Amino acid sequence: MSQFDDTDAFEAAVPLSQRAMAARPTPYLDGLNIAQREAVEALDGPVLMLAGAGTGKTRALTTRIVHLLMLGKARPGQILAVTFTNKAAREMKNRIGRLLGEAVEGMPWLGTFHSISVKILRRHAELIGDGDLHLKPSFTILDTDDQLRLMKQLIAAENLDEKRWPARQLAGLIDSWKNRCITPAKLPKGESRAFDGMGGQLYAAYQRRLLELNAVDFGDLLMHCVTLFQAHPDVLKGWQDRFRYILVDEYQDTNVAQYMWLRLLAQAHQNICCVGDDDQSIYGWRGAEVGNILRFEKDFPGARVIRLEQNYRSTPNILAAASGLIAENAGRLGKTLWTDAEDPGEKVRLIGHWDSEAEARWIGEEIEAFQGGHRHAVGKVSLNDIAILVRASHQMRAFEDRFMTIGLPYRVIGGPRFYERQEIRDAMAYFRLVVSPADDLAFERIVNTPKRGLGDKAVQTIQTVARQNGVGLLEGARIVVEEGHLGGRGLANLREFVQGVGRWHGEALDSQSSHIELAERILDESGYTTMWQNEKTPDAPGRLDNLKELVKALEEFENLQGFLEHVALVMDRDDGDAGEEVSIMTLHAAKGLEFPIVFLPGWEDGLFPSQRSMDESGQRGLEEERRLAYVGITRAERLATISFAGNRRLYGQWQSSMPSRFVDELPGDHVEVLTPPGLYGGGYGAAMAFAGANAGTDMHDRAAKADVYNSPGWKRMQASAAGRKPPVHKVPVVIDADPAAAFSVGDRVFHQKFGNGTVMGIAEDTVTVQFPTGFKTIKAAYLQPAGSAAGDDVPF
DNA sequence: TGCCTCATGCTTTTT
DNA sequence: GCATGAGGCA
Repeated sequence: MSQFDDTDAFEAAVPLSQRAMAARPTPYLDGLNIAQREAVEALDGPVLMLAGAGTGKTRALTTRIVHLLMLGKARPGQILAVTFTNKAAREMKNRIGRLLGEAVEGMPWLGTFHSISVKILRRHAELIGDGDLHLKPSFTILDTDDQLRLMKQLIAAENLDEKRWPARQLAGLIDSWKNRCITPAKLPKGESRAFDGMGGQLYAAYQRRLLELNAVDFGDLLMHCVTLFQAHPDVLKGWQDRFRYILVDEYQDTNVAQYMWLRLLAQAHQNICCVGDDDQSIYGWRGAEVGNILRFEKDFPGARVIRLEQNYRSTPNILAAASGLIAENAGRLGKTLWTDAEDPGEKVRLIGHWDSEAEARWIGEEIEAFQGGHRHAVGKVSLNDIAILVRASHQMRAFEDRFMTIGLPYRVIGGPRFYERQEIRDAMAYFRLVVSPADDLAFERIVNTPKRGLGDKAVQTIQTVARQNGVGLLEGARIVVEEGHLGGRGLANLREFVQGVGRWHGEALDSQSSHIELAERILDESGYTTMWQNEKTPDAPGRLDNLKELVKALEEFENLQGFLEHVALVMDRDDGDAGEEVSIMTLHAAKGLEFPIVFLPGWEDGLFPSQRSMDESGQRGLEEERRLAYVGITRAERLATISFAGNRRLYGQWQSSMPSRFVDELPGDHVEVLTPPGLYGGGYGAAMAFAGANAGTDMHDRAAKADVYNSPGWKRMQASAAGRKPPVHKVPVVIDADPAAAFSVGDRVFHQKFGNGTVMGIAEDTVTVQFPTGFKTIKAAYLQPAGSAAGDDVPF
């Protein structure tokens, strides 16, 4: 296809003056396919770009920005481009830079929803608040730790039992309200009664407390922006005028708050281009609304919908397998991915294993074979080309253990992010307290870190004194020291601490001195560095390294204040890509990435699709899990291997499981069923799931493995191979059941706290029970039979 | 105050 | 199987 194929559309869309300008060469349009080019050139009015996996959406998006700039439709500062991750934002910036050549004046409004919201909020902070309490532009952004600490205090203040009403749960509740942009005042009666009737009250108290602390949490960033826009039309107008063009990446992941944020900004000129893929919406549990993308055409009448369906990533077999699977979902916008690749590539491979250890062992061996170049069609591959994508992070351990044993280099992607690490948060709390001495949360975090002999009692004294004098905690501590409210060692240490903070604060105000040296000195003089140096745990050296890295990160900022304002949102994980390593990560973390070779282990009902998703969200949950499977398969460029295990160690106990229902939904024509090794002499590979049919049998007992060919799991696997669909047994299987546990699946039971429920699964001495309030796994000893027991054995 | 022991309860986690 | 939190004791 030549780039001139749709010249007519191009000319029609562009006014004369700009066409003259556009007479300059536009090499960046070269090589786009028709759909991409359409998406790039439909500049005005609402556009929904439905971009399937691997269809070049980032390319289209960045080229569109470049096109806007080159046609003179907007200056860099007039384009608002939002992403969800810093990584995505960075990548877009880089690509725009490359397309434009080096002469790019940065795009100040290309960033995450959150970072852009911070920028906006800092300019109008004083308009946020209620009554005489309002934010100041220097507000801090709380991390989850601070949030939780705050909520615990509030729960305690209401005399609620923290065990029954955990702060985590309240945090989740408040977060879900903020995701939907529901302020305490707008909270519906029914919902405010959540959390023992205190939900609404605690929410209001929390928001008040945040204002007092001049702080916001992540959810506030969006919600405050929206309420700001709604309450101050003049402010909104200003931003609407500034942002002449709006682009949104991963639109399927937006929540209600983000949706409102976008609508408010776009409603005047409607120049909004949203890019997304409803089939890759996997963050519903975090408040993302697939409905946003499904509704786009209604929200923005006259919207152009452009589908990017040509896939440049995967082989036809991989695409067909993924498409076949996702076709089981209802309510899709519908896309048909295609590729012009002629070689169908290898079929998606499917293999069942005896247990999760065998699965890890087999995958390890496969990877070694790839390394040796013994693997037919895919040829020799680098370890960097290989990824293992798991549903839940606890699956990773089996691979880590195995790869450690055989000396296969790997890296785990994900895990705690840099700024979420304890030592980084502690250090940041020191910096925060030094920059703003009234930051009570920071004070609480570090007043006794390192240990200064200041326990609960001492902190309480300080709090009381501070409250009596109407000052912050640091100031309160100063009074405590002066008036000697504390005794002994603690007092001397507190004096030193207070004086230290005062001294550092003075230096921070002195613009002459280096903030980097100051940071080092704070960590040094406070004894924080020494604390880790004295720590003998194996991760202590790593933490010291992280601290060094943190100090290094300060170089990019002019002072501590500037650093703190940005760092909470921008600090990335430090995935050093050192050498050749297999990547292990969750399916969620894999979105947006691609690898020539992908392993998808753990396709077992209950794990994937996850039982909890299905319990909590039913059909919707199941469909989201299926999209996750789709995301997983479509990460693969050349070879995808799906596997499942009949037995898996979960929470230290062996549980048996059935192959995932998704396995049977794969189109048989594009799947090759592999025979596990070791199907000889009593066989280990295919004894899917049925050792436990006889409760009390040690499933590692050879006898349990013998009859695998007659087991339903094996038959099911055979059936999958033939593309037939046997009935799905969804009963969790009992293995290693403690004879003392006098319950069977289906029994009605009673629990003191949770009331009547139904037994859904049994393992050792614990029983999984479905109560009206949800699923619980409980020690059998705490349960008693209720009413008449069903008495049926586990059916097979 | 802080260390030790015991019980408990678990996905996914862009910011 | 592990990390977290509460309660007991020095």
